[in-house]
Amino acid sequence: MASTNTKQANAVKTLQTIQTEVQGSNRIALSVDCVIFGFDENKLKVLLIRSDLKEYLGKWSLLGDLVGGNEDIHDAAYRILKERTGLDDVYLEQVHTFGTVDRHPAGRVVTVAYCSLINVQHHKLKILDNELHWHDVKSISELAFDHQEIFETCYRWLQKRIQEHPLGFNLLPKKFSLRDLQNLYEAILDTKMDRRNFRKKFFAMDFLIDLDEMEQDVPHRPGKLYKFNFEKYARRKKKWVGIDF
Amino acid sequence: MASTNTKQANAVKTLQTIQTEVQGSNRIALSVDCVIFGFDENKLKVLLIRSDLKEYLGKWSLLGDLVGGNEDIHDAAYRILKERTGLDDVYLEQVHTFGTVDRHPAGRVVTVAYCSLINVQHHKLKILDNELHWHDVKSISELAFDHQEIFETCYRWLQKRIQEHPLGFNLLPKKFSLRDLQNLYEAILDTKMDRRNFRKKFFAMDFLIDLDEMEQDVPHRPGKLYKFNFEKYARRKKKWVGIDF
DNA sequence: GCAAAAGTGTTGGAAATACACCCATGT
DNA sequence: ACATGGGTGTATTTCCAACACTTTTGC
Repeated sequence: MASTNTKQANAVKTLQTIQTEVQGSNRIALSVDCVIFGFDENKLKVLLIRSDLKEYLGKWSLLGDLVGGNEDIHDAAYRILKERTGLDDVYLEQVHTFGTVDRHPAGRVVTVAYCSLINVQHHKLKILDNELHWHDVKSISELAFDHQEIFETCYRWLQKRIQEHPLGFNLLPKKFSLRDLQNLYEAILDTKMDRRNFRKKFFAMDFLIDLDEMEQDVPHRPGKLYKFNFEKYARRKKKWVGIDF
Repeated sequence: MASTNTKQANAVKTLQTIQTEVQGSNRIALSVDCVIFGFDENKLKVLLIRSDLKEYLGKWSLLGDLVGGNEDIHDAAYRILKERTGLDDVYLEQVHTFGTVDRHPAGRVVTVAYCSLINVQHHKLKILDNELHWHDVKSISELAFDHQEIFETCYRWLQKRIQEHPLGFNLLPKKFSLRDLQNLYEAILDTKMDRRNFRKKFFAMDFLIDLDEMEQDVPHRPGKLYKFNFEKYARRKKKWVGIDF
């Protein structure tokens, strides 16, 4: 019953045939690469390490690792984040899989790109191997491997996604002013927005909880502080269609 | 220089270390599954085959196959389409990668889902192994493996995507009436739309070329036929932000 | 009192929606 | 002649963009 016609692929394969293939020689190394965004000093940042491969000596690269044979790819992304940064409980979402044959000098490696948003104030980096640190997204160029392409794909993804879902709050501290929020959107989208219209839009969305607190130590009139109502968003999320910027 | 601390993963790995890993034992079978949409008799269809695995006997499944060790994943998706349907030169886009550990009974297989849109009139199926044929999307349930989840993800992706980009034309014959186009959108989005407003929207987009031809053999006033200006769309695509339905 | 940013409403234009009538064809 | 869907225009509403002044604080 096993197929002798390769044109028909697994349509006529038995479980046994497939098991042979799955356990056979055409297996592929699979990795996860994380594009980790942070927001600090009103700039959008991305977390990079130095590549120590000869081919890419001195170049910066994303945080990645091979996926274990018995490891969910989503778990692998969490693991990488945890191992490399000490961070836990962060926003993480799959973006795209990159599968060209010669993208890695060590051999065939297909990689799944994940995008992560973390809050730089609440999550100080605990591990600093390979010069792990934050880079301004505006200055990113010539990353190792195909990481430039992966980064750009994830950045565009973020720009689009943040206009449809309120992801941005994952990048802010728990308490923030509307000015902080606007600065974040302006940094990510690389635009300027009208302050009054921006406020209207977010108040209308009704996901902000007024904390009845004020900014401290600002050299001007202090703004009110808010937090994001994650619960309310989660409840509405099912039927969410977009922010409509 | 090779790390003895697994917590630090490839941050401190040399190329040699990585080569060992990449060629080593933790490689994974990688597959591509294609969710192939068609549009026929004013219904959105998806192309399925019978699974012949014992575990899923009688259930329907997506078209998929393992990715070759030396094969680009995108090429693999094209190959599967070509091998199974005889179809070539079709719209194809990656959607999501599914990587839970036990999603396949034959062992660990991570799969990359691709969505394809094909024109049922111009592309008659040339291969019909395993009862390959079109199923109404409304009647899809209990697919084999995790294919139900993959299908639903791709269907939602299509619904969203078609509201941002004019993908739909890939599902229509080269010549179509505005009624055909509206029927397509109504089928995909499962809604009814106002005929006049729908026309206005598409004429305003300015991607339709009036062919100065009419429908034939319709039992009512025949509509004009149009074709989609793929070239013009490709040129504008760079700065495309969405259809705005 | 001055600099700096917070906070607030209104208005005009554009876009989306709702809606009704005449027209061309086949039967 | 009539049934069926094609083709068109307008009034209304809704949403978005533009815009300026007063208030609060630190210095």
